[in-house]
Amino acid sequence: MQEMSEQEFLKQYDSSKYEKPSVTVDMLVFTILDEKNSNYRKLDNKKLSLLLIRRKGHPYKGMWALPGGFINMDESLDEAAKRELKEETNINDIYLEQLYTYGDVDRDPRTRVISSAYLSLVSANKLEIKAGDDASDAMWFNINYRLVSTISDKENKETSYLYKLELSNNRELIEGTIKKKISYKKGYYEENTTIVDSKGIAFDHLKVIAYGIDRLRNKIEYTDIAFNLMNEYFTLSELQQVYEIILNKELLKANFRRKINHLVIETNKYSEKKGGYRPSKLFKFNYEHERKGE
Amino acid sequence: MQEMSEQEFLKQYDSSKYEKPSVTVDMLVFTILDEKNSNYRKLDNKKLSLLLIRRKGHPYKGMWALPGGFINMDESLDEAAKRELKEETNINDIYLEQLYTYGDVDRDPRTRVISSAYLSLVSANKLEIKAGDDASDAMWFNINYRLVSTISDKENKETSYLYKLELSNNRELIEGTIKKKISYKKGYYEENTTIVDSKGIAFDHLKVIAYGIDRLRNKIEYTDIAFNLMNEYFTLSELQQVYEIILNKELLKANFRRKINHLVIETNKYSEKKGGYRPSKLFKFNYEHERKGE
DNA sequence: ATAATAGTGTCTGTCAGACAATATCGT
DNA sequence: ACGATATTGTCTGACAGACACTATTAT
Repeated sequence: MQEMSEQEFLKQYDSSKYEKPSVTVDMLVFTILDEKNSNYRKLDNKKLSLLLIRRKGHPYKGMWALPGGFINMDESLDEAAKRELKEETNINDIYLEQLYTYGDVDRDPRTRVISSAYLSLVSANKLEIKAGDDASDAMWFNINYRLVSTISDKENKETSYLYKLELSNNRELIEGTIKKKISYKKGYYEENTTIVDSKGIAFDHLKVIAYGIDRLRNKIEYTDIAFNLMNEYFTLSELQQVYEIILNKELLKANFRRKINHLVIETNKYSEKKGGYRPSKLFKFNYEHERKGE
Repeated sequence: MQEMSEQEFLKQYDSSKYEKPSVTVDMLVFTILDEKNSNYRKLDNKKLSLLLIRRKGHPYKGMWALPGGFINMDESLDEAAKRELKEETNINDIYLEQLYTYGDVDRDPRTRVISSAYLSLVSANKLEIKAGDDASDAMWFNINYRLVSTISDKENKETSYLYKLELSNNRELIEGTIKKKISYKKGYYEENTTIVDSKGIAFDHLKVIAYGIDRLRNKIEYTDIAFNLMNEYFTLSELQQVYEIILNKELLKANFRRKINHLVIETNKYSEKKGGYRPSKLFKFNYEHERKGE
């Protein structure tokens, strides 16, 4: 029997013989929203916010889900993510990063669905959709995500962490709990995240959102990722607030300024005067900062 | 018109209406192999090694590729990775971590293929396959991966890094170059990796391998991932060698010992005497070390 | 004795956390 | 003056890099 050439092989290859899963992308779009403060002296409160869409059809009808959808055959995963983002937020050029691909068998009741989650960061001034008005199915949710308990089981070389995630805005409150278990039981490191309870959140998106926040918290410490959430000009206090709400802890001003000093460039502009206090200098992101580890 | 219930919806849902991509998993299996040293005094040389399979059929016939394959409809991505690993290496319980999902349109000439890459670490003593003998299509390749040049283009807010990857063993040498470009041109951080040239490596696997080594280098600095490459008992010099070959640089003994001190437990065992030098204590991994950031 | 590895001590600079002090604004 | 934020200085302890020194072994 004659061997096939590669061209012949490709010509006769028929992928439709095999059953295939569907592939989707899910978008985690974060931004920082301001909450005006009534006290004329005090600064605005910033909130870390996530975009969710209310599901119009089955399954999980009426629940909130990450924006996303099926990929087309003629676009890459990244392109699909960009397209979805454009469709949902009408924004073209923003920070986008692949997070993780979820592939559990039963994660979608319709059919087998593999989903790649993407993390996207937008500065509030780029936002055209002011999600939250009556007609819209898209809304921004404030995020409250925190570790609530730790369970150590030395016998089984296991430690579990319970995290609570609350997503809320003027008219909605949805929440859930996830358990992250790490174990050396089998002689090697193993990680496993499960949804303990989830109210109002479709699919396994609670898990996806939690992972996205984890990644954001992690990366803000050692990359310049936070600047994607800032306007072109910003005060150091604004920057610090962004770090604080993402890390969910207060930072000391002097230390913070030292730490991010190499990431910013001082300008001769000043912030608009708002209250009875010293006006602050505006800074820009320093694109040319030395990046470590390369 | 009456609205459907979720059950009715699911019953009538037919996913076969849509065209779907194929989904595969690709495995990066790393281990540390010893190279006996002829000098009776000197220690063995350790090599970071990667498992590759020679492709028997089209496409890329005869070239080397990562082990992997199509996922089944009744198994999760992780389960598919474990199954492939078992099939290729006959090892069940080892460290496994999802790396990244590759979704370019043309990455496989047969059809549209999305592939999730997994990183796996094995200690050499668990290996049953001694890949490398004549008949086998699986072989271990020594890794030499290094940054060869940096090009800064301040005008365009771009920096490119050229990396060279060489994979070799007794009878094979394959190699390639990749370019990692990071850019702030559009106002936000963007990363892009392209294959400059690739000799003997199938698909986009050169890129996948490079990313896997990057991740390994990164994670070894702040996790205990390296211990998956060690036997149960090891000397601190062995451990240091593993760090050195992964990081591709020499470390100072005293500093290294300080750094990993909390990750190991001293035993009262000693290494087998090998040459004309002081015998070394054996250590075990400390499962209960405090992990930071949680 | 020698050549190699095993293991320890310590100086230095950097950097993060804590805290104190001063500056500047609108009311 | 007051109450808020803006900005800078400095003490401290932890830690990483560099280097020097001692200990132990088979030949």
